[in-house]
Amino acid sequence: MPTSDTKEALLDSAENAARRFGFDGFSYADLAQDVGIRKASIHHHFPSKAKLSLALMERYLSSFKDVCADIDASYATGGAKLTALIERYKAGSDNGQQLCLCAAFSASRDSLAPEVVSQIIGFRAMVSDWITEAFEKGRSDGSICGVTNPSLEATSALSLLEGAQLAARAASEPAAFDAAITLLTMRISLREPPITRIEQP
Amino acid sequence: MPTSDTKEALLDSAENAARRFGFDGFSYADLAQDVGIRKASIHHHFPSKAKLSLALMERYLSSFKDVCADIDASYATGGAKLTALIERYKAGSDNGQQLCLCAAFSASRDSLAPEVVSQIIGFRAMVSDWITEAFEKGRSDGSICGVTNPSLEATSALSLLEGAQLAARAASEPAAFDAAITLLTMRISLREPPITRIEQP
DNA sequence: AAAGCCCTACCTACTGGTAGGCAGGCGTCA
DNA sequence: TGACGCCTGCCTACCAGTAGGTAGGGCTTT
Repeated sequence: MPTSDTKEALLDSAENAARRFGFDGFSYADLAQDVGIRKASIHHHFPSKAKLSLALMERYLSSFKDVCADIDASYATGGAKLTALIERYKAGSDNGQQLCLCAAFSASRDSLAPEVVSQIIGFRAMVSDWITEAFEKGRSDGSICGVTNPSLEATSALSLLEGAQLAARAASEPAAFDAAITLLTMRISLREPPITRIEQP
Repeated sequence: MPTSDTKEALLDSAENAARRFGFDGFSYADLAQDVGIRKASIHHHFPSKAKLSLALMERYLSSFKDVCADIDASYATGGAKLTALIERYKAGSDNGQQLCLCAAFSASRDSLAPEVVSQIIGFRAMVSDWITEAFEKGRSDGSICGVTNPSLEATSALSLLEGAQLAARAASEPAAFDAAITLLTMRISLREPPITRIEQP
């Protein structure tokens, strides 16, 4: 049983709205209508929009860590891990309707509380580190070709993924995401199949 | 003499604000204070915010075409052209304080007038085509290595550039831009120096 | 005279946020 | 068992401030 159904519903609605419209693009009134409570009642759960955005990033970071851990547990090779992450970003793009929360918040950085900005930076660092490991593994197991500097490759890949989401969003065209990342995916060898995928409940 | 000093000043201010805060992040009141006229007077030049954003993208597209033409006139090799464009995107990032207007508008797509969305798509297509040509030239003159599919490379490069701006913006760290694009720049051979750079007035 | 430009004054709708109240569930203590 | 106080969760009503936009007047330039 979650802490509070309403609180979780508010976070869901807010995350959705933030990733679609940006931080300045949604209001408490929108959330209220979406969740089905009155606008003022939101303040009972989140006293300010800054606190809401903070909780949003906290949840997003922790759930993304889970995703990474899940990928690590499900796939063996660096290439398979990276492929799984790319798939995750593609799904997160939701056919060009959304951005990664990190990208959405980065764009409206100057409207955010300083703590949230720190969280964004932390999020990027976490994902970047994870991708670095994937590249290192991919280099040693041969599943990613042409790896010279894993850390740089990771930084570049992360920017590419967010840029690809941006491109897909502009055109409402999921194919734009695929096109942007093709060069990256082509470097991943599919010789070694992933180990059994753990089913999600 | 420009059409109108005030009109141009409004566009300057609006472009700056849009690239810093996004479409939903600035208001007529902000522009009025910045330019030094009253809020209502803006409507004399731009009857609605939608019209303003339209004019903004029009000017941005045309000025970016000029930039591309200027680069074409100033640099010979594909690698030099691409380098110049990258420099342009880096300058446009303004030490992580701004985004390309196209990227900023892409993020807040759902708040925009449909015509503006079309302009964004057109802008991306234009830049993508230009980069494609640069890659083709770079392949034939040997100034960019490893080029297999210029069109795909261009799509990828554009997403990378916008993603790099996003990364630099999140951290207010210009070095993040450089890190993200290093892999791309490393592919550009500097054997052939650019021809004489035409001075801007 | 007309057009261009900017003004004051005002509008409605909405922003995030506050004040205070009320219903119901919980444990505690008589 | 029942009364008490407290907490959670939501409500209505309201606040000051701001959003984009309108109406109409006046000065200046052509």
